[in-house]
Amino acid sequence: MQLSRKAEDYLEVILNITATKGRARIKDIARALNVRPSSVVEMANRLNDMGLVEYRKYDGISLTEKGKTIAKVVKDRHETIQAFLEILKVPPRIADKDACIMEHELEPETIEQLRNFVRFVRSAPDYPQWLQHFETFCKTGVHPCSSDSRDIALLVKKKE
Amino acid sequence: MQLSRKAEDYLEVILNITATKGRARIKDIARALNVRPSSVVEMANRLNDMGLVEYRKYDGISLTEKGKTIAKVVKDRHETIQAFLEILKVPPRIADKDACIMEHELEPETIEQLRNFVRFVRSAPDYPQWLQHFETFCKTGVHPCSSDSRDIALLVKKKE
DNA sequence: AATTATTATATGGTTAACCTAACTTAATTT
DNA sequence: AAATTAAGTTAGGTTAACCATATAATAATT
Repeated sequence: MQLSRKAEDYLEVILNITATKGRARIKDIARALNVRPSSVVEMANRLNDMGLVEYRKYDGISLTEKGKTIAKVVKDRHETIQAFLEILKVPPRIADKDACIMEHELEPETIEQLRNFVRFVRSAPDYPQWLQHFETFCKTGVHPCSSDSRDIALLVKKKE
Repeated sequence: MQLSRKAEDYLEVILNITATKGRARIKDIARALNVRPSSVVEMANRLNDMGLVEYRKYDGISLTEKGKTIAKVVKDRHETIQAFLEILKVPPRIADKDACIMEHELEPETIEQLRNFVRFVRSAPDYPQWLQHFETFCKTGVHPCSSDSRDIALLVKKKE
């Protein structure tokens, strides 16, 4: 059965918190997800019943192996998407926020292509020229390889 | 106030249906969104109260100006995302499906960059070489510009 | 025009998420 | 150790979406 995006959000946050502390406390999860503690408790019980976390009253939450596996998949998707958006010059804050939205329901094929893209750019020997061109295009609206661009270059030359 | 993703889905579907027929019928909307007619009626009432559609009992639904404006924005985002994913070689079916997911909550900056990217690729005079390289990379896992790739090329040459 | 079939609506019920407010347990301070 | 503060829990309530089923209106067929 498919997990809801909210359930995935909780798992991911718990993974992040338990990476530093031993167990995730209700309050920390609540703050991270911008919900009230009572909502966290409710979800904690649900995830516990699903065997994804171990939740002990008054003693916080930890991931089971099953839960950790899922959380890592979600986190990995998040990182892929974020890296991807940053390559496209989306500001990091926004890339992070939007990765939270996209990390849940996209098809594996799509995620795979984003991952390919990130790897492709990273494996280039230098900062790719086409990305420089993309930046120019974002700023000026003109593709450096277009005839428009060459016309402009000619114009500038003439003036000199 | 922000519309829910579901409300946006309904508006977009109604826009698509009314593009061909005069008014959108309950049954058609239900089929398009994979829900029961009673669910459509419920949302129809809600959207009507918000002033986004004109819903007349037993006579289908049409968009108000306000609703049409929103629907067009969503549809435009959808098309941008779909075009974008297809550039990255995500199969059209899947690109369409995932565009439905992404079209709702992404930040304007992100959408804008996707749009820039699509325009960038489209305004290139020829099919961009870097995209050819990306395709190669997807198939082989090797970046054509990498030293690895040159090594391989050398090896092949030697064998001849 | 009457019957049948299709489409639409109303009603009542479910579920996932959330909330507030009251209460309980645990931790900290005096 | 008692009192105070902080954190966690429970209970009860809300909302957006959905559904099934029963009924009503419209359309199509005979």
